[in-house]
Amino acid sequence: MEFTASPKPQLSSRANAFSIAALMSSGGSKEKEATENTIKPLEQFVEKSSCAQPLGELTSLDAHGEFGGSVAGNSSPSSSSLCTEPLIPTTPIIPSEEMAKIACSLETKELWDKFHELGTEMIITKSGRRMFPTIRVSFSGVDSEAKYIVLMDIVPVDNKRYRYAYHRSSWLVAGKADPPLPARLYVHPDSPFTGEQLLKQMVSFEKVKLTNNELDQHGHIILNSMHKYQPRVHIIKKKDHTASLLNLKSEEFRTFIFPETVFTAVTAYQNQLITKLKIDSNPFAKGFRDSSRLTDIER
Amino acid sequence: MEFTASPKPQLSSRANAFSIAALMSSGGSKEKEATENTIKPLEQFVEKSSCAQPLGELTSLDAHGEFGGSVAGNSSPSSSSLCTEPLIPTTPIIPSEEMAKIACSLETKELWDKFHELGTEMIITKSGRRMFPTIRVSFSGVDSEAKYIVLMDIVPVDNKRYRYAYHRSSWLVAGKADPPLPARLYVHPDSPFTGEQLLKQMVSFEKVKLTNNELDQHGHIILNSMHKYQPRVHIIKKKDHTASLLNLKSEEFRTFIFPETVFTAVTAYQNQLITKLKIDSNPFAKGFRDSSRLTDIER
DNA sequence: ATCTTTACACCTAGGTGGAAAGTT
DNA sequence: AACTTTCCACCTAGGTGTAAAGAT
Repeated sequence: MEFTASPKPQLSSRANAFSIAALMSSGGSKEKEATENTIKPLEQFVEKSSCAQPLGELTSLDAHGEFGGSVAGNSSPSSSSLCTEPLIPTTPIIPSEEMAKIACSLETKELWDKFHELGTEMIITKSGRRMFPTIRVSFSGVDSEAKYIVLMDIVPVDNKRYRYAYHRSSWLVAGKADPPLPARLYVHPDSPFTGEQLLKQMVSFEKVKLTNNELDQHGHIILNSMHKYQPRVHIIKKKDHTASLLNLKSEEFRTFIFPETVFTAVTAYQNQLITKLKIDSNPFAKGFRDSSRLTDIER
Repeated sequence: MEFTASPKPQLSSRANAFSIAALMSSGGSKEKEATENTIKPLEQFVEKSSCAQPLGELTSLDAHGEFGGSVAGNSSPSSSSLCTEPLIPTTPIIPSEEMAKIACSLETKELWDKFHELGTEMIITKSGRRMFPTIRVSFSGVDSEAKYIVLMDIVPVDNKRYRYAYHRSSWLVAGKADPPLPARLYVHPDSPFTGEQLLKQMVSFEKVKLTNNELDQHGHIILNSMHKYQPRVHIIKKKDHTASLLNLKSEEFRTFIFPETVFTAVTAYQNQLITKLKIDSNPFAKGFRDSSRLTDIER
């Protein structure tokens, strides 16, 4: 007589996010290895929004890796990383005067920096694993009366596959990247936001999950293990009521990246220092903390 | 070095629901005891949408209790209670042809019926307590292309205060109702819904919380203990982008009630049979189940 | 050899009614 | 006497890394 199941599925914002993401799924690149998926409007825009300033590691084959590594905010003195210069589009898109005012800062920069120094790793599993640290951003310069969609995706940093050399505790290039996977967009479940909301409160992507399951049906972001990735945050201004992600041409958007959030996807942690930092900073991993490191006061 | 706190508060749909609810708060009645709160547009509409068919218990003083008890769906043969006839407005509001097509059914009718037979009680606490059973509804007849706001409120059934006579296991009238409390609307956090979403999936109000704290700052629904209440579900069609709950006149709405969801608010359960049914049917109360009632198979 | 998967103990986070103490 | 409040053990639900087993 326990009542938990129900004849109709629960209507959740997750379901909405998933259905949009599923609709928008497309090949991760436009190379010859591109999958059979059709390129949809937003995906086209997102692809074009990558930065024209190449990293040293870039190859001409790499459709995804055209990121600027020198994004503003790396040396921000405050507790958050301010990213006022988003990706410069390959096909230049000049943001409107209004959208150009928008700035986006990373709220958890100190923690990301600690991981970045060691070489951030993120676990990916078949059922999906959360990111830690979480991407948390706040916006300024938005129109408090307007409505915005905030979303995130994760794109390859280069065209390489890596392996970890335990004996020297460092990452080595292990060859060319595996074929790209269906690119998925994670639309923040609280979207659309009013500008007023965005000015008051930060946006947390804590619920986004990463998977290595190419056939994932949950809308999780699909990644290749042992590859390097860059998360990106996008904001789109809704110009009118009918405008959706499916006819993005009628809307304006901007893309922000935070280089300190680059990570390598793994199915098991490689660098023991990363494991230790995760255990010490993620509340859910408290059970693995070394109690011998307790201070006298804590003891 | 544990990272859970953050400089800016998390932007959650709860916060949104609360701010709207707070804005809409108003006196629970228009009697002389009415609070200092101003009557806002939606609240006016909602008040007017009560049913013109009086219950036997009604008094002329009772601005809230004008409900029809004979709502369609009580004798529904299916697993859910179909409520095609919502409250008849005191000031008649003829729904548009389009809105008139909308039907709303209660998904958890069997369980509600079990409680209703015994006399449903709901715990209210200072910090807020969930309802059990949960109000879960599904809609039909909505326009799949339109957008809708779905919300719920809880109104007094009569102008009485009750007490429970333990020696005869029944409720007695204990006098006139206490002064009405600020009426709050619980806007479903996934609002606005597309009609398509509403046709596919049910809407669950599992997160709504009830409190007896008149000064509650969390947006919970405030009730008087030992009073009888009727939950209501409202659906509003968004006519245009700018239309919000604050200028409801430009929108259309309908109200649905399910008489089997009437309950008495209590700070501790009165009827032991209600306690037993809660323990047996609410998964969170599993710890109180009598293991002596296990069957041979379960044992 | 080098990854990947699975079951698991150990957490966080928070929803239950009970029992005892508090209030009016 | 008739409620109300507080703290608690016991749950659900689900996020951690581990270790052993599995896969290629």
